[in-house]
Amino acid sequence: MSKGAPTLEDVARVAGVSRATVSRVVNGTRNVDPQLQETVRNAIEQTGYSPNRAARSLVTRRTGTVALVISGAGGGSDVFTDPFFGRVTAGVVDFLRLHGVHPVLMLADSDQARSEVVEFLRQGSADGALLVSTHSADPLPARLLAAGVPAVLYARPGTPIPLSYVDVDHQAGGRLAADHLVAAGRANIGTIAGPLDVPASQDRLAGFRDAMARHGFPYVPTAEGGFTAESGAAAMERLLAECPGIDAVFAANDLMAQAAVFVLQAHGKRVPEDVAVVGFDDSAPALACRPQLTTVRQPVEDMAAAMADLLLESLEKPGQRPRSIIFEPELVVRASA
Amino acid sequence: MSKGAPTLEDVARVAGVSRATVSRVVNGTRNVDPQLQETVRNAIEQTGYSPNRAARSLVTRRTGTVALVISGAGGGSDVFTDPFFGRVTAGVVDFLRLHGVHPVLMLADSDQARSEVVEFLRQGSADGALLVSTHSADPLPARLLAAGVPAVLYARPGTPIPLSYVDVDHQAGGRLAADHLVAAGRANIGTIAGPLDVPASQDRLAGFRDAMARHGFPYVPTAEGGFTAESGAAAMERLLAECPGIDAVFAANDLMAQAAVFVLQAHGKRVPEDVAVVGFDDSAPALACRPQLTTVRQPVEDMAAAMADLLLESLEKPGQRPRSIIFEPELVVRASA
DNA sequence: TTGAAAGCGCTAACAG
DNA sequence: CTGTTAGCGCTTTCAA
Repeated sequence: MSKGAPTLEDVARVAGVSRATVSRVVNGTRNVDPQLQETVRNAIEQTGYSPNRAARSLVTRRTGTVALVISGAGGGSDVFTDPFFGRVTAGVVDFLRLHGVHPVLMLADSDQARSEVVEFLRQGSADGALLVSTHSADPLPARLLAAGVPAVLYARPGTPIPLSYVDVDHQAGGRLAADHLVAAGRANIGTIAGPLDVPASQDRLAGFRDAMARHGFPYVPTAEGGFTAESGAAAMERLLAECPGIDAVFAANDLMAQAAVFVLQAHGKRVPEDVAVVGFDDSAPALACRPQLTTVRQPVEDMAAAMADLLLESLEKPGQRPRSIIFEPELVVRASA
Repeated sequence: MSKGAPTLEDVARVAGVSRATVSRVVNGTRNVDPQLQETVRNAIEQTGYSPNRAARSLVTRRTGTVALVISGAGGGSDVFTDPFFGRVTAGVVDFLRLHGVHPVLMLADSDQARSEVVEFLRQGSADGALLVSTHSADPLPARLLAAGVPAVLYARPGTPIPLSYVDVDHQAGGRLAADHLVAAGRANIGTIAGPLDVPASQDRLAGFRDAMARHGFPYVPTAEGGFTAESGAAAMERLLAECPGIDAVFAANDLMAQAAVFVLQAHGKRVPEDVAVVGFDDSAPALACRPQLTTVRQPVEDMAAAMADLLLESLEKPGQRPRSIIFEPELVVRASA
């Protein structure tokens, strides 16, 4: 131990073979005499050998890690307590571990941070990037593309760019919510939208409004939120001010829906009796809320896994044309609507 | 680009100097003629050079990454949606980025996964490990120690081991809760403990009971939970069954406290009028709960940062003796008690 | 099937 | 202050 970790050389010496042979058995290459394999394996055991990753990476040009970057967040690091990002992380980690790949967590919430991410990838510290953007104007995807870094996005980028991504059909999700509320006989329906500079928010709103229009409601009272509890509460207050007789609201995520429920209750309204509330995501707050939230489920973990899969594939065979995978949302009916 | 990324050699050629000189300016070493520095910098700019991390690591024996491992969790990957782990992650990421170090996320929820973590570190894929264990019997700390991997723990390990760790004074936290409840005139006080195979749970409970005893309450109705909302709800039901007249409960984390509030309300009890509830952690659910939770705050982000700091220090100067840093908890009074 | 040898790109003595 | 020169530990032709 005092002389440093054992190397291929050490193992080779003990086994009485060449470095090349040891390397072959370590990497499971065929064409090695079974008997020698045995000898080598013993030598490995005996020396406690473990291949040096840096040395291997230097020649293979692969690190076995990918960057998982949360980009564009002005929110700093409380993104990690956002249930949505937690689910993305869970999905990514779960999938990658099956392939012996590990995610390096990075926050790209400033221009400098973005440059660091690009540098990190250019240095070959990771083989590719998994990108979750929170703003449509996020410049990172383009920079990654320009740097020739393999990257896959969670959600359609603000401006078209030849990069693969996974997404959910947000418009369909909005429609699901509208249909449910109208079918329940609600007639005074408003919505708390997500930040409108995010494509997902725009789409959820568009889908919701379209469906409402088809149901005979040309105008839908709307308040914009920022996907946080605070912004959701404020939006609910505004909605209530504009439309005191409101009897249903569709919020663009569960956090805002939960906040809306609190505000409504504080105003003496019962949920769902007086006002029905539908959320979006189906993450932890939907269940923690009282009443539990009826919500549009987004299969975040599956989507995150698909995103990771896409990246691994593009690492396997580079030069493929970008692909997109769109998931279907699903209405989960609980007590709030 | 088609010929691979530019190397030190390329830059040296363009600048008309030796590789060594380029290396020196890249690494900010002193003793380089300012004029030459300029020339080299231009050459770097011109070639778009970016140092190859694998090559560098091979010689420096440093990767600039550390493993952030969540260990012992039987819970699989939903740990990522646990607000507690989110805060740990946030604290770690925030601190490490200041030092140009990045965390690799790993889950060590099975024996195989633990072996993979050890292998990962032994291969030099990361310079050290930041370990958050969920069980006191977690064998990972010992294995890491045996493998000679620099590691720092979040929370005191189940069995003493010469490894640094950060922790909060759980007993003091328990005392804070007891004192507050008693001072508020509550007389029928119970507690929902965390899983008792976790030192933190034991300590919170011990501190709580001690203080209660000092206040003249030798027996405290106790129900064990598992730090999850479900287990908290079940524990509350048991407590209610054993002690229908209960007028206060201290839960070992906010998730369980929130669940307790729901159960109490479902039983027609008002919080805090009929039953006061105190949580532990002061994480998101404390604020999302109605009424908002009075809780014992654990400065998780600061603790996580301190843990990362400890690791970086031990990487800087190896062979130091292990250290521990204990934080003081703080009572945050809100509406629930 | 196995071994010899040539690097991968970089840092760090060691000279000069 | 700068260049030369050894490797770091591994994979991978290329011969044998």
